[in-house]
Amino acid sequence: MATIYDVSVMAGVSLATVSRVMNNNTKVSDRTKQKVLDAMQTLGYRPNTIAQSLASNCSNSVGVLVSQLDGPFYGPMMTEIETALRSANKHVIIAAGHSDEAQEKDSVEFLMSRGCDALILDVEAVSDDYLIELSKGPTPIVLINRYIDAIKERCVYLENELGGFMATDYILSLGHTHVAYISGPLFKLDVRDRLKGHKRALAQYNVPFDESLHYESDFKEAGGSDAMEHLLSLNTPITAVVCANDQMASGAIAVCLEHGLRVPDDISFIGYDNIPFPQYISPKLSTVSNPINEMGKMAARWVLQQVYNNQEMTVDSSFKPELFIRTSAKQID
Amino acid sequence: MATIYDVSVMAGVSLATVSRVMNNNTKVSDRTKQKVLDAMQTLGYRPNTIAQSLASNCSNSVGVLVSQLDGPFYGPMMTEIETALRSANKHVIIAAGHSDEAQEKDSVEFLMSRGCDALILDVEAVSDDYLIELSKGPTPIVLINRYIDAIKERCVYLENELGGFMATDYILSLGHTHVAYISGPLFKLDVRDRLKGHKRALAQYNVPFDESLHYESDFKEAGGSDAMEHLLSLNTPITAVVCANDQMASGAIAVCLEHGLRVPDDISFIGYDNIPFPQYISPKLSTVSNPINEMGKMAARWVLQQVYNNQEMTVDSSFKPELFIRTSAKQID
DNA sequence: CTGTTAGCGCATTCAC
DNA sequence: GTGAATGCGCTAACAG
Repeated sequence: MATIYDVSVMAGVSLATVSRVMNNNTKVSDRTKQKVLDAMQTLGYRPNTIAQSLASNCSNSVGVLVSQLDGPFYGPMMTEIETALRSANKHVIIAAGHSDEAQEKDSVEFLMSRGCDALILDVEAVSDDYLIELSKGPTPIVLINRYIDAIKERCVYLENELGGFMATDYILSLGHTHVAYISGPLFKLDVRDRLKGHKRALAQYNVPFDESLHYESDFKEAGGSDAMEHLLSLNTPITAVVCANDQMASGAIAVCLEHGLRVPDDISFIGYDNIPFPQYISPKLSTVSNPINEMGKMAARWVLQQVYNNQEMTVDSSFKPELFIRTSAKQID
Repeated sequence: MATIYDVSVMAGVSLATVSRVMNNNTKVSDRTKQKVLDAMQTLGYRPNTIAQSLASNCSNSVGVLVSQLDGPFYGPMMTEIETALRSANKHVIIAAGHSDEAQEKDSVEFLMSRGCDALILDVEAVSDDYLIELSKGPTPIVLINRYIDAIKERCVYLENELGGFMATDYILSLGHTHVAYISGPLFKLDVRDRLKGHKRALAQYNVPFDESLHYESDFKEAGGSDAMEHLLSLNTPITAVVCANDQMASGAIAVCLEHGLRVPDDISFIGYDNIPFPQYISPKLSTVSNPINEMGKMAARWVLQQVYNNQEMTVDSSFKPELFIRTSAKQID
């Protein structure tokens, strides 16, 4: 690998000059600049980013920590982050936290020791206090999918309470009154917010919240199936079920179909997240959008703006959910 | 941030000694070692990995290039890679190639200039020759999902021809003779291999391959839907359709259901990949497995073994598909 | 077993 | 505008 030294010799200039044309901060005469460029060209010179990082104390890398890499959820987010950062010549180092406090903290340590210039975090297990403390440290952080008032300018989040409200409001507007709710793990803030929205919609329609019709599940397909089996075993009349995400909705619908129930004729469904898959099955799942990809993009832009001083970035931090009406829920007679 | 120098002063030893206890390559007396460890502890010392990389010419990072970050496919693979590498304290830098030759090459350049110690590539657009050339370069590469004879020891792949055969063989064993085939983009090798296997099974059952029943699609749900619409518009008798992946199968099934066809009573389906989602819809999709996560793990192990000289790693490079019989295909009368 | 001495490749003051 | 010198934090011979 050719180094900056080789280039300087070939171009007949000093090391410093070569460095200058690379970063074009300082003025260099056009003639010398051209000589350097030519030398770089013929030598096939590629700067050593490690050395650049050490000398400049800037690694040009940002760490991204997500709960998990698989599932329909984080892929789109990672895509947007990678695209945005890559076009600014920054690179993305990933780590998974698996919704476990120890692993999340460990990952943060890992990424920081890796010299990341900033961290984009989608974490669920660590405490608010931990994150607030972290935000005071030398490495800037942005939070996706989490709202902490004390550091709200570092949060990119979805208004989950509103989304929860919208989903149930839609179902109730269709005339349903016997509605079950399959929630995700209640230790997660967004899960509690969605549930809160659900209850608010119920209250607005004067439908009492029936705890026996609320099942706490795990956000996965199989969990949705289990939840539905349970609800069905209750032998209570249920005409609609609101699910806290699309994956559980899919699992729940599958169970209903197996039991000979028709969807939406016998029972209506609505999901949450608007992941791609359930749009292509039958019935097509009505849902509330979770623009996770947009949030990823925003987080990346925040970093570009705040950390790399890219001026022309505009950053929105709060996202509103949107209702997507398809064919999994129908008006009740 | 405390540096190695601070530690050495506090411990009353030389820089080199501190370095030694960090890497514990060389023997250091227990007493001095303890002094160093204590100093590190009280200073909260974290080694600067950038400096380590520059000095040792080893960045402890491996680049992973995939076609895309979203979709049901690469997530599980990334998960395994991250887990395997992370536990060896290596980090993962990701990039997306988007199945485009220019972007793939660009990403490779990007990762190499980032000082990656090795590259794990899941690429489809670049030529074999390019990869062969790359493999001669200074940065070791492993290929996932691709078999190139000249560098087969660097390939981790699935026997796609066999998988294609198994899927169709199963359908034919059920008595079907009017079977359509929805393939992925034919410029991809794995797609051609699966099709080849399909034809081999057909030949074995003396069922002629009907080109009009073959539709080239794009591996996506919507593409599967389009394909199915087309096949249905043919008004040819079709009792089964073999799909080159599960996503297209899902899209195709949805179309059939919308047209009032019952699956599998009126028309049978089989997919390919065994992604999680279609297991939870109705009917549950029969399919052929594509252990992409295992392949990811293997690629990571290859890197650990070949590049980081981790001895106790065993590496298998070739994977065989497996048939998963669920409920989307039935015996024909 | 431990200390000394060079760099790794580049950015960045300072002079000129 | 350009060059010389210094150092980023650490590893790796080489001595002792």
